[in-house]
Amino acid sequence: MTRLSFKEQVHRVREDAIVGAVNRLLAAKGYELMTVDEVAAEAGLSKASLYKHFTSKEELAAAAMVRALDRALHQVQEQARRVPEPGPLAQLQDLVRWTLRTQLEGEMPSLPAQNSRLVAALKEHKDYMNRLLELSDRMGEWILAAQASAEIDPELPPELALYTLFARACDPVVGLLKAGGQHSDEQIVEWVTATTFRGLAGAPAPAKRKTR
Amino acid sequence: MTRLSFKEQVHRVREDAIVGAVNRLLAAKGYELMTVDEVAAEAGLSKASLYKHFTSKEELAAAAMVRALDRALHQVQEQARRVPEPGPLAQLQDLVRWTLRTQLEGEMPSLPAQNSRLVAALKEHKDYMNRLLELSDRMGEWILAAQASAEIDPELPPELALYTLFARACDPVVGLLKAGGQHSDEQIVEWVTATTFRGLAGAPAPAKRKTR
DNA sequence: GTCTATACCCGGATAGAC
DNA sequence: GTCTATCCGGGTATAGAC
Repeated sequence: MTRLSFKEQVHRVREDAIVGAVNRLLAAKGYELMTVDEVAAEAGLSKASLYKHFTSKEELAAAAMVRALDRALHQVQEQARRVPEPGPLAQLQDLVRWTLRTQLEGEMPSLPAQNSRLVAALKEHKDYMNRLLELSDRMGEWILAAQASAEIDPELPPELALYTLFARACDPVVGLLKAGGQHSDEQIVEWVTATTFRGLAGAPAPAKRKTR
Repeated sequence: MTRLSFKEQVHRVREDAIVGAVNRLLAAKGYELMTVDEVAAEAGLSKASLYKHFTSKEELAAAAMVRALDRALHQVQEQARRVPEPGPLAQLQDLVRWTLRTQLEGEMPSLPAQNSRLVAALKEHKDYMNRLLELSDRMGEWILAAQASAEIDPELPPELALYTLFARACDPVVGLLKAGGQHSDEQIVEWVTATTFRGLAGAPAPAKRKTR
């Protein structure tokens, strides 16, 4: 890892400001409603200069997602450092809590799965895909381990658990509860975490279910 | 209820085709990516004619949501007719199952909560708001009843349950599982329904939870 | 690499004939 | 009410000077 020149450092800081702006705007308005003009204004440079750093709006979005995934992976490492031997379920729960907190702070970017052009661009984006797969792999291992100990219902397909946990990053329930103004952020985090994992938990007493 | 003239009937059928197209396009691409040109093409008339029926894109979206809410309310009635005395939990479960099936069929429209212009327009839209409130009220009553019998955790705020159930209408887990192609639609419906209601259920055995 | 100015296109909405 | 043709704002992306 070589020392960065002054110029390169400035470059880094600038791009960080840009990605930070994209991150916030993606969280606040979503991809379609976010305009490149806004990004430039918030990052404090002109639109033309911005396009020297990132060649398209899609690249901007990808960069923001890469940073978000990096933060998630960093979070995973930090948490492994704090607790000596955390169980797989505790790891997953802490990751979900971090996700919900980030969302409550307006710092969780999320992209529309419906925009096929954007989705295609992301699939070609190596930095993004690598990180996404790495995070999925780690979570997948924890899920399997938690299923082995029946902390997560072994009957459920592991993808269901994975998708369910990922979906907390864009859960509308969080924003609706916050908008109500009745509850603290931490309370919201705990409720959503609890209901999510209770839903995935092994069934101790099978409730009566309609047979069809 | 007076008999409709032939002309009025044609009018109705035309508007139904329009709203149907909006419904499908909202489900497939979302509000921002749906263009009025597409709606007109799919409904089989010109854009200018379409604007004689609905005065704006927002009106189109509202009309689709009104129809979706009407279908949900109709579903509620049908189900009350089939079963003589359904418990509140069974009512909620059946409604969620219907929601998930509709989503799997690509017939569940959903709007971005981030578009403030659209949200403001909907809040002023009486037909929409009346139906939304009616459905919320019905569900709210069932939730309170289910909490009274501890089928839903009485410790949870009822709004949390309400939002959680509403959120199934745009749950990304459904689409991801379907995209995987490994499971039948009915299996997906049952899994998501089960995890949702297990998550909201009263806690029989409190799991160990990290205190912070 | 940064700026100002602009090309270019797309999409919502409308004009005006029939 | 339906159509064809058009307006016009706004958004992505670029030209070209410094």
